[in-house]
Amino acid sequence: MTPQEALQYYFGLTTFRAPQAEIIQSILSGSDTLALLPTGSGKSLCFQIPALLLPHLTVVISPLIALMEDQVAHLQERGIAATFLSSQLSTEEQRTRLDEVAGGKWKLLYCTPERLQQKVFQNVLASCGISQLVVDEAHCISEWGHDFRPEYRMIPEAISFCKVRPVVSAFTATATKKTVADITQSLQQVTPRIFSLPPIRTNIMLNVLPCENKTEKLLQLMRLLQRHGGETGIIYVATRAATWEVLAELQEVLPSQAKNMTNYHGGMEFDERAKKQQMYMSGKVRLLIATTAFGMGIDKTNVRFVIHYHPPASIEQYYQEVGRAGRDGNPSFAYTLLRQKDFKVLVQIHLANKSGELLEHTRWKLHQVIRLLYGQSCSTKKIARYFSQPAPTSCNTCDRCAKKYRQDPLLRTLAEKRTKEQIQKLLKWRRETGKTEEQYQIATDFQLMLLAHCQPKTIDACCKLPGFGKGWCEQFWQTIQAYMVQ
DNA sequence: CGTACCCGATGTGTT
Repeated sequence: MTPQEALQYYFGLTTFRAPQAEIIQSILSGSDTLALLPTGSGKSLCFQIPALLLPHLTVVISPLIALMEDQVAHLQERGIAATFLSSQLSTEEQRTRLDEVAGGKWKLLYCTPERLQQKVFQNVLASCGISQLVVDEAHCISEWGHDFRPEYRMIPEAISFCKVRPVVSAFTATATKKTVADITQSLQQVTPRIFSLPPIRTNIMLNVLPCENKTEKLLQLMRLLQRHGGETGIIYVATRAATWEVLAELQEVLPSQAKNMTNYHGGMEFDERAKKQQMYMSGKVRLLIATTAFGMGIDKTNVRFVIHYHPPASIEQYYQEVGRAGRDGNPSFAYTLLRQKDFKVLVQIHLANKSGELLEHTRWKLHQVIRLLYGQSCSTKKIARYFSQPAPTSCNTCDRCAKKYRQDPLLRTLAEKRTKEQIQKLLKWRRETGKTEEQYQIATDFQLMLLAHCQPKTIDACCKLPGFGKGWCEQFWQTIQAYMVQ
């Protein structure tokens, strides 16, 4: 059977979308392959078709139990021999499935990186032979493997029993050059062939709305929800507690919408999470207030807006969450409600209890997103540059560039307010220091970065923050001084 | 102040 015939026979499709055919060819030829494709571009097909054509088993490493169940159910519907192993199954069921794997009943086996570390499991895999090892959502290696889920960085060791090195294919969406290097290195991929589609989405309008205080923030949120009344959206918040707080506030001020909204976070029971996700997918609930726990594997086409009630901790996180809107290609909106105080929580969550290189890198990522959100230059270009993509020739989809926003009363007020504030600050700066506009831009950029970390007034206050060593603060302080005194 | 899996100890309701 050829890839083309398998596509027709199992999936009822006639043609591949770019670059699916090339990726499948690369895997079948035995090359280590890396695919960087956005969700909804049919990335699963790229390893599922080779799985059907290769002689032995394909093992797919997946980060979430829910994701495995979902994918396996879809494959079984099409009559494909796929199954999974997870702690949700009874020990008897796990035993049965392992025996079936050893007996060659299945072509695809989904499991988690943790299970791959089990000796019993490794022995079964060694006995039946692996044709292909796939790491789905491979950005998890970089995102979680360094501290949260260390098993993600132990995959090559776990399959070292394979005499013939199997094809290792990794799949992910938005990733920086550094992330790609980290993934290929952790998987010990030998000169992998890399295929990618541009991550920039042209149907999502990016907005940043500065807020002075909590009251103003809730007011802005209400206005946004009224403007998007009846549409489907997600509100991302930083903590579990905030999902309850924002839900309660909204249900109080918008009682007519109360039954259309609910919250979601990782601390909820497995069944409750599944139930809430199902309610959202079916449209029974149109608004979800969630932590970062919500989103992976979600492919809902009609999400019209994503609101960041608290700012995200990295550009990757920002763009992945934003990208959950507008999958149907229709115009969609992203809003970030920005208050400097909110970064205090982010620092606490992401920088505390980290050290060394990991701390440095996490801090760097936080700085990048602060520069993106506060900066005055085009957001789309900044994001493209961050992902090492060619800058788009023109942008009409971010609030720094789009002219159509000037006709939008709500956004215009906010944009004018920001500009007015900027101009006033600039004038004051010039009056007091006699410096140029360019120096002002550089200085404010650094000041914003500093201020965003809990507004420390002095270097001593800065040093007291978790994750900020004295050496770093001093160096940082000198950098600012250098620009200011110049 | 977030993100997940897995396992084994403890508890609950059934026959």
